[in-house]
Amino acid sequence: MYKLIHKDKNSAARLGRLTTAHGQIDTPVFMPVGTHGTVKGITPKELDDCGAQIMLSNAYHLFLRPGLDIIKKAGGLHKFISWDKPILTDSGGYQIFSLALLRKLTDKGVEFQSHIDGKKHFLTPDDVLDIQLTLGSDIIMPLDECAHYPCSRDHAEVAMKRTIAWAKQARKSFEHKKTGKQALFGIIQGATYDDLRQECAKEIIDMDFDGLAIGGVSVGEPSDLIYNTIESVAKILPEEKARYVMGVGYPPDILEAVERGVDMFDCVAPTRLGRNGTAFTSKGKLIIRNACFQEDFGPLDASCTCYTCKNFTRAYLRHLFYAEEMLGLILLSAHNIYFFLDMMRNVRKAITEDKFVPFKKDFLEIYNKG
RNA sequence: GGGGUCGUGGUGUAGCCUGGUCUAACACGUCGCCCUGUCACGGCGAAGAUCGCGAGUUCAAAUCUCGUCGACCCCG
Repeated sequence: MYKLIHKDKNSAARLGRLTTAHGQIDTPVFMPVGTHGTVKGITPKELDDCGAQIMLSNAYHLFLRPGLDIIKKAGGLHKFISWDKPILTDSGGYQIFSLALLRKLTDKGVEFQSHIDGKKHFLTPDDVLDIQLTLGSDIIMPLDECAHYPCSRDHAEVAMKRTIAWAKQARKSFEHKKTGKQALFGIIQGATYDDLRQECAKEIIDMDFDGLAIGGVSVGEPSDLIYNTIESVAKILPEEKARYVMGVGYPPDILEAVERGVDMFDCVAPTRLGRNGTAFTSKGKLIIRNACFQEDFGPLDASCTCYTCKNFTRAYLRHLFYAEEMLGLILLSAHNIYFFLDMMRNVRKAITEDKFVPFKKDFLEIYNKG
């Protein structure tokens, strides 16, 4: 499903193309997160207009609400949410981690209480695969255990081994159930322990998944640890498979990862920070509520061509946030999504021209200077 | 003219009866920070009041007493 098109001459950055049943995806790609089947604050049309090639959704959340029956009756997730481009679904592995108080893990699967109604559920790696097959997800992520940070070596090892066991199970079942239209990725865990990462990577690579993901990063550790993990794992990944770093990241993180050969990214930052009043701009983060923008009648980002930047001033956006008007959240979220996607367009262009390294340097210089 | 209620950060209030634990609380507002496979229009923090003013009682007063100023209400 992945085709390597071009390798940057001065770094490990790569240009590629993913082919799915719902269309092609140029990589490196940023995938907006739409946990509940919607990228918060953005309509599918707007998402499409600003160049989104694929969106994320979450099997755990959709399984609990509205439930598989409803999505099946609606004709699948794509129809239900009115998005006909590719969808990648996360399994809920991250939810097991973030809603930790509610769960019990065994090698067979995970028992947890619904955060919505308290009802108990038990899901095996097979169940989680089936849920995503039913949703009609283009890229399926298997159940994994995402360790927190800091994490003891013992715990990291247990989580890593469990992730491998679950991956084996999912991979085996997928062999019998696959339709040819849906892809299954493998997830590499191991926290910040390089030997565990290497061991896990080898095992996961051997299972011949359609793509390979590095999970369990950006869970609270310092940036350089994220980069180190990505670098050491990416080095041993096969060239002919797409590489996805789950949950990363802020613009600098994405650029660092691209430079190390990563193709796919997702992060809640553009929408969550947008909703909470922070805009990503070419000059770094901008907190729209700050008093200095009260009479600033310029755009969020003078070099941005998104709808928000072409039509609205910082003073107005600030006003919307203080007045608690929902348009503020929408406009900032939309700008942030556009900013990320536009950055990725520039990343791809730079790789095409073998100019990724200077591109990254220039971008970060302006971004960090503020 | 008589009687009463009330005056506490920018705003609205709590505390007063039963003085000390009030270096004065809460909400909103103001200001700033945080958010990385979203339980998230969320989270954290800071600044800001000599408790209308004056006197008295007391070891100690936002709190009790008297006076005074102001706001409002009732009766004439």
